[in-house]
Amino acid sequence: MNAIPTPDAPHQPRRSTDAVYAQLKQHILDNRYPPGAQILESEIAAELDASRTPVREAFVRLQQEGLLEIVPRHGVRISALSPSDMREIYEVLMSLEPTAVELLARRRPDKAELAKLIASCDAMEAALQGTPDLQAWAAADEAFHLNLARLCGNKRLAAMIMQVWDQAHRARMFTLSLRPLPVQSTAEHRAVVEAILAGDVERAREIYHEHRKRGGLELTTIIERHGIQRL
Amino acid sequence: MNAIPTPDAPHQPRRSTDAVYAQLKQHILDNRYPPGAQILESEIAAELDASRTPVREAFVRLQQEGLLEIVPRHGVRISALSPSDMREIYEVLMSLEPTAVELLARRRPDKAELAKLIASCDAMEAALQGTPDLQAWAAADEAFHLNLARLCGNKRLAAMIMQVWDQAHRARMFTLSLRPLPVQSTAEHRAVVEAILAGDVERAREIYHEHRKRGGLELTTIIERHGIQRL
DNA sequence: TCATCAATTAATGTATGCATTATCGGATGC
DNA sequence: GCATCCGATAATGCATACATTAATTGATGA
Repeated sequence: MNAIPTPDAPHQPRRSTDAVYAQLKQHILDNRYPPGAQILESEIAAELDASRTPVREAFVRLQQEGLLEIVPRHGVRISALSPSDMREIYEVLMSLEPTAVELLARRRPDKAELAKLIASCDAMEAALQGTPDLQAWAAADEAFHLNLARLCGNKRLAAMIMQVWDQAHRARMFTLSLRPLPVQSTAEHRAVVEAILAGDVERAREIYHEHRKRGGLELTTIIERHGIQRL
Repeated sequence: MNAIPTPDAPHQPRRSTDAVYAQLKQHILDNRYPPGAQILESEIAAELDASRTPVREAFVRLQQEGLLEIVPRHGVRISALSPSDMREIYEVLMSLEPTAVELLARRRPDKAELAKLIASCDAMEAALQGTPDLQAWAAADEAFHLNLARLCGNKRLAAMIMQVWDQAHRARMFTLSLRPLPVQSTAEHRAVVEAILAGDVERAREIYHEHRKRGGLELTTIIERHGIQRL
C-alpha cells in the first residue's frame, strides 16, 4: 500500500554505471580521449571491466552533458569545440555567472560562508608568486567558480554553469600557457569577493560580468590568432 | 538506382529509444503521469511495446532533463516541483531569456526573420479576443519563447531555456486559469518584438527581464496563496 | 495484539546473445 | 585503371536471461 518508500538512510549502492560514467568523464576532461576521437563501446567496457550496458548508459549521460555525441549506428565521438562553440559557451557563462554572483550577494553571506572562495583567491595569488604555477592557478580558478555556483543557492543554475564549464575545460587547459599571466583575473576574483562581503550586489555582478567578458575575449583572441579550429 | 551512402546525409534510422523517449516525455508533460508518481520499467516497456533496454536509456535522458528522478534500486519517480524549484526555474529564466533577446536584437533581424514571433503575438491577441481561450494563449506563449530561444543563435542557450521551460510546463498549465487574464503579458511580447526591430538592444532586454520577473512573481503568488507544495 | 524476523516475491542492475546495419576489402566489368 | 558491386566482418541496437537487492507477507514469540 505504501507507494512511496522514502528511504531514511540514502545509502548509495555502488552502481557500475556511475563508476563508468565518472571514469569516462575524467578521461575526457583529462584529454585522454582527444576531441573528435571515435571510441568503441566494447573498448571502454573492457578497459573499465564492465559490460556494454553500463557503458551505454554512461554514454547517454555524457551526451546530454555535451561531452560526446552518439551518432546512431556509427558509434560515439568525443565532442570537439569549434570557435563558434566557444563563443556560445562564453555567452552562456556571461549570462549565468553574474546571476549566480547576484543571488549570492543578495543573501549577505559572512566571511565564514565564503571561506572556500577566499581560499581559492589565496591559492591563485600564491600560484603567481615567484615562478608561476599555471596548473595550480587553473585548479584554484576552477575551484572558485565551482564553489561560487554551489553557493548561489540555485541548484539548477549551478548545474548549468558546471556543465558548460566542463565543456570548456580542455580548451581552457590548452590555452593556459598561451594567454598572458592571469594577474588581472586573480585581482578580479578578489574584488568580487569583497563586493559580496560589502553587500554591493550591483558592483559584484558588474565586476563578474566584466571578468567573464574579458576572459572570453582573451580566449577567442588566442583561438583566432592561432587559427585553432577544433579543440 | 542504388542509394549511394552519402556521408553528409545520414538517413535517420528509427531508433526505439528515441520513440520511447519522445512518448514518455509527452506523457509527462501532459500530466498523464502525475508528479511524484512511481513508474516501472516493465510497465512502460509493455505500454510502448519495447524492451526494458530502450526504456532505461530514455529514463537516463529524462533524468538529465530534470523530468524524473532515478532512485537507485527504488525505481523511477516523476519529478514534482516545490515552490523552491519554481523560484530556481524563474531565476534561471530571468538570466537566460534576456540574454537570448539581447543576442537576437544585436543581430538586427528584419521582419521576415521574426515572422514566427509576430505570428505568436497575433495568436496571443486573438486568443484574448471575445471569450478568452487560455489553452490557445498558452500554446502561442510557448511558441513565442521557444522560437525566441531558437532564433538567438546560441544552441546551448536555447537548449537550456527549453529544458527549464519544459520543467515548468505542468506548473504553468496548472496555474493558467488561476492567474489574471494575460493581457499585460501579451502586450509585453509585442513590445519586445518592436524593440528588437527598432534595434534597441537595451530596451528589448529590459522589457523581457521585467516580463519574466512579473511572470515569476505572479506564479509564486498563486502558489503561496493556494498553499501548493508540489506540482 | 504487536513486534520481529525469515522467506518469498518482485523489481532493478548487469551481462550476454541475437539481429540489423555500416564499413571494408576484394572481385568483376567496363 | 577505375568505378561498382557483392560478400565478409564488425559494431551498434535491442531483447532477454541472470544476479542482486529491496519490499512484502506470513509466522513465531513475547
